[in-house]
Amino acid sequence: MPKVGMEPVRRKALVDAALSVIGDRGSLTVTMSEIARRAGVSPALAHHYFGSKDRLLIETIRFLLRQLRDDSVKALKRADTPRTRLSAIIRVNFQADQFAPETIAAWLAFYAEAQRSEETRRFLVIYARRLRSNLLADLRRLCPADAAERIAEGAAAMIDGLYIRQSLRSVPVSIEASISLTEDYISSALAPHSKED
Amino acid sequence: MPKVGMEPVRRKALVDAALSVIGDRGSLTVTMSEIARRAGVSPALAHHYFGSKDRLLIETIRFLLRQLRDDSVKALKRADTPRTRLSAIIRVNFQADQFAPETIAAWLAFYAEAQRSEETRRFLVIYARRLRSNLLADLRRLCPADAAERIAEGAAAMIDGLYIRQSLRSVPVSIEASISLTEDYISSALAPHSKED
DNA sequence: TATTTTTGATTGACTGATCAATCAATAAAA
DNA sequence: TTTTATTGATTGATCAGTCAATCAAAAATA
Repeated sequence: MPKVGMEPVRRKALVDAALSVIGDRGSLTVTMSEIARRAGVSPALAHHYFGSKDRLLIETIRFLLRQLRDDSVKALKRADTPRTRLSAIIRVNFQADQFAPETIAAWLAFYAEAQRSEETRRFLVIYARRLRSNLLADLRRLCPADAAERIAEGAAAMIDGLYIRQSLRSVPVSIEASISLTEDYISSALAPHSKED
Repeated sequence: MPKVGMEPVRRKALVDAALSVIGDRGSLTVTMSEIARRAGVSPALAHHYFGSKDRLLIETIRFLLRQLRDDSVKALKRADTPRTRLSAIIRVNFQADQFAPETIAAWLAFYAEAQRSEETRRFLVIYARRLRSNLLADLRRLCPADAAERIAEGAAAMIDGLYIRQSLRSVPVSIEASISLTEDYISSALAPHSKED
């Protein structure tokens, strides 16, 4: 079994497993054993590659963030006008895999963790800033700067809020409903600034 | 020291201590010892009165919820028109003690816990429904039913989102800014339905 | 009133379980 | 033979939860 070049394979498997266990459990209080078991290796190997549980968790959130960023970049490439770009940003945040219960549970767990871990908080702040600045860039072309800032704050908050509310599973707002609520918010906030009518 | 009638005093002290420790730590992974220490009693006594850590935690979230409900009732008593009642609901959710970092951290921790604990989730669902139905009751008097539902969803999500974002402490949106973002959302969503201009 | 009994409050010491982390050992490539 | 991958066994720490014992107020009794 021992073949050379296993490191990247194991790292990936362990991060995937961590995400999956965290998603199932809805909490970061998961054991290394459980993660390792799901990745099909021994707990000792997980320590060997990541050094500590904390490091593995940090790598996991990093992965989550990178994925969202890549999706955003991809979606923005396909949109050209400011307004369609705004729609693209919204859609990415609510796309199916982001909206899966396990993914939401994982994000939520990391938000909670951010209260304790400076590093985790830094990552979430990066996410928040990125969302904000993505929105802002296009809003600025559609309305005055101060209005753009406000609308960006509001839209970002609404996106996060819809996301969180989804985690309760009752009072379920569908993906489409979430998208359309956010779209409508932006449209009506933009309305007073639109050139015609 | 042993005097009769200590039970309610101790229960209150322990719930307060739990809230405070959870707020500081920003997590539910706090020890009974720590809670008991802050309440000035032994860990054994905490178990004596609450039976288990889970029960103490459940009572703690209950307390948080009851407080928010009482504040809401009080605020709504002082408002009479639908529009001022909406403003009152918004203000309650962003009032200073609700917006304190420890309180936000505690709410967040309970949201995460709700992924695992059915009972915790039930309480949070109650909160979500209450916010929604409070908003809905007054919105219905200002616009058609279907619009009211949408606006209530949107406003509730925005409130929750602003709340969550506050927990990151960077990208800080002040209390006043949060209130005014929510107010503006409702106003502009209501605009097309207003009787005159 | 004085004395005894009961009961609630409280704790220190302990147990059992869980878990992160370590390490020495093994096995298979290179 | 050296290096890389891998694990079983173990350790040490942390905690929730238990329990028997203590102490003092309250209630009952004399």
